[in-house]
Amino acid sequence: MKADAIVLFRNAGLFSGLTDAILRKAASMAISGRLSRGQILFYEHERASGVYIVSEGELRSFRQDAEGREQTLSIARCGAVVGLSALFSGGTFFNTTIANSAAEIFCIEKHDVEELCREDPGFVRNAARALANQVREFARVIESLALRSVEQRVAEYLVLVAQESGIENGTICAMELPLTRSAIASRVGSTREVVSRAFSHLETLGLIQTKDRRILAIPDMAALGEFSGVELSSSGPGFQHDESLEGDTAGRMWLNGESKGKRLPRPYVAAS
Amino acid sequence: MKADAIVLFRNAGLFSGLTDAILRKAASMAISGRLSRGQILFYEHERASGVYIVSEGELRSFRQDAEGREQTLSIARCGAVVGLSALFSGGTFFNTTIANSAAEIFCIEKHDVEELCREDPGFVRNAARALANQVREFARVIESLALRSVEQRVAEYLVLVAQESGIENGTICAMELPLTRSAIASRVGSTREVVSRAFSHLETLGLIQTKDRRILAIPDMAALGEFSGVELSSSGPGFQHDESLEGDTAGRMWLNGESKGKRLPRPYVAAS
DNA sequence: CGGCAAATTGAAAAGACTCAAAGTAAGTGG
DNA sequence: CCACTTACTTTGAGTCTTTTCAATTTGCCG
Repeated sequence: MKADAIVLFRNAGLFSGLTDAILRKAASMAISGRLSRGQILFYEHERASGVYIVSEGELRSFRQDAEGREQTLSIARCGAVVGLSALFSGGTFFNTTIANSAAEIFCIEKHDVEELCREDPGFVRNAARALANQVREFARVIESLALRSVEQRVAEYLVLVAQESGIENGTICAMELPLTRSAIASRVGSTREVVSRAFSHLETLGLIQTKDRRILAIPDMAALGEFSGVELSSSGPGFQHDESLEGDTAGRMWLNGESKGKRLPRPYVAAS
Repeated sequence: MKADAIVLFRNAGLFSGLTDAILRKAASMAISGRLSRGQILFYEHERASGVYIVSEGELRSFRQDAEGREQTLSIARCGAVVGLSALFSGGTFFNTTIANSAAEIFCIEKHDVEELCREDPGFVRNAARALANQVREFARVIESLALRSVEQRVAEYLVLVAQESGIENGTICAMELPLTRSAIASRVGSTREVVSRAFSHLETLGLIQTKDRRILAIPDMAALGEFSGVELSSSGPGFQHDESLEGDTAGRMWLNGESKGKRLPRPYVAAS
């Protein structure tokens, strides 16, 4: 039983690089549990009693408005942590999370997490990393929602899924969609029908080919990516800072605000 | 010069609760700098060379799409940290940040931050807290963008500003808007004109009264808050978990997923 | 085959964006 | 003090996107 937890934790981001001693300790603290599909792990506003590490299956965190429309914030699979931010900020969950499938999870209760923090700075550091990743991810979502159309967001989502579970065959990439249209809508911030239409339109544009509702092929990933409006990850040529500049002292970094070979219009500045 | 930094750091969330020794050490590492209004501190994708603590003035972090439309992610004022998540995740900034006004800031370089992390677990813990706060805040933004109309988001913004800088007088609350319509638009994810219309409409609804463009009064905060669709903070009666249940062992917390006296429709579940 | 959930499609309406034209406010320099 | 510039705001009209509602259709599973 605890052996399970050790194996899991060894590959979980939250524990990466930590000593076996701590790993074992964490595993001994962990309370294992199962969720059936559709079961809710916790509700928004609830007092956070601990963090959860996903062992099997899939959890989905989301927010819901008064009419019941929902926006999913994140998906957690094997090795991922859920509910971490609540422990470090405010102590109440700020989303509802539900099991997307039957799932197995481990819970580490709040005071045990605190114990781990006290014991091993590396653990806190990993927690910080996990949180930073979430911040980054959320920033992406915010940009998408604010700046892109539904069709673009659907395209973005498809590229994402293709990257993590598609099978490439030359330039073409085949994939199976794990989500229903409704669920996709909840991810990209729209509605069933609009997502459905987005699929149709993407197909008429030749950017995707749907076999079945759940099976589709992307003839040209680059094209779809470009359509989605997402800048291709990890920067093209001549983008990043000159590394050699790094490491010298003093306030150099903000002496030259404007330069930089960018073609973007200048940003707003708040009035005095 | 370094004295400045100590005074600032003592009240900054990133250093709260830390020993004077660490505080002094951090202050001695800090590089002070000034930004003029409109100057850019760093660009998205740039290699993160350190974190910044705001001493004076206001910084704004945002993302921009290809056409130059921008979405602001956060505002940082005195005592706030900027660029923290980049250090803990990936090492490159994931937004651009600009000075909204003339500003004074302190930079702690990457290797110095690492040094502080190694030296004091409390520092890492504070960093984690700061990141968790940002996660929470971003979740709010995502919900707003996905689930609410522009008018509601404007209302939400007004309530926010009123809470932090409005002056109440009985039930009525007067306030000065620090931002132009364009800047508000960038915050709530819309455009000048639409925000302008939102103000007009809110006024015809009697939810706000504008004196000048920058001065307005909210006759009834509760009404405006309700209009915005944001659940009133910190939960009404009978909402939170029964505290007395907390602290007992075992996997009780996920044995009863469904219960909970909620009136919301049941969430989607991804297909098998 | 019947029943059910998911998906699609059409049509109408609402919401949001864009462009263009005016209006307002504050500051500058004569 | 006034004309003038500049930046910000408002408003109207047209268009496009997105949502919503309703009606089918599809595919699956018992």
